[in-house]
Amino acid sequence: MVVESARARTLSHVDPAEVPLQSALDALADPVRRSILRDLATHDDWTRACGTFDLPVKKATASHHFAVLRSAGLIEQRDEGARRLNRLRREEFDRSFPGLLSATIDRAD
Amino acid sequence: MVVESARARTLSHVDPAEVPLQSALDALADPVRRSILRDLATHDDWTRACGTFDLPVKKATASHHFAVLRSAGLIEQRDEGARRLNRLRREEFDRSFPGLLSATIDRAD
DNA sequence: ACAACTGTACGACAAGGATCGAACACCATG
DNA sequence: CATGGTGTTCGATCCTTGTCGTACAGTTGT
Repeated sequence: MVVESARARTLSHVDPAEVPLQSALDALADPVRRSILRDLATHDDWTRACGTFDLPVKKATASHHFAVLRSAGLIEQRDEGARRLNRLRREEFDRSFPGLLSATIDRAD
Repeated sequence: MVVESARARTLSHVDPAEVPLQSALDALADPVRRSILRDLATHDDWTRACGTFDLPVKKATASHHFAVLRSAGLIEQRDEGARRLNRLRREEFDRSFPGLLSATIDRAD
């Protein structure tokens, strides 16, 4: 029988339709988080674990940023062994905030 | 000879093309400032003085928000007597950040 | 069992920014 | 000129949040 691991059970994902605009903007207003999103936008889904991003912060801080992005409905995460894989929720997020993601990451800072 | 008033001389406007994305997002990430922008978007240019906005903050704070919006290239201001009139710089801002303004203010919070 | 690796949780710290009161400058009007 | 109205500037305060070290949990491989 296939059972969810205890770790995966802690992963709660929100419906982007329920995310306040304030949360979405707060999530997008950080350069490290935008860097993560741009990275995800240029790679296939589920191919990037949290540790594979080249970020200018320590892992505790990176973990915090991933949590913010998840709670803003911008990314989905899934555990694969010891690693946590990521996916950009482009379609879902675009449905709730048309044009916002593109306007924010399809462009240099 | 027509001379700029001392007060108007303090009014510096930036080129939206020179505004960093970070500044634009920081400006848009505040609910009071979004409220100002939505108000401007639904009124004719130069018809709203700073004091005519119904804001949940004191005037010193409101003044700060107008300054942030101006420095982010989102609004233009012009003095008319004792009052400072405002205009939403929609076209200019859209040229630099396509879709960002609409995605942010064409919607409830 | 043990060690190495990945990621989170928690507490602490510092920086930034939103807020306000008070003082000030400018304008208009009596 | 005096008064009232509009808006800015300056400190001070408070709160949020980005940052990190450390400790911990779960996984993988030896």
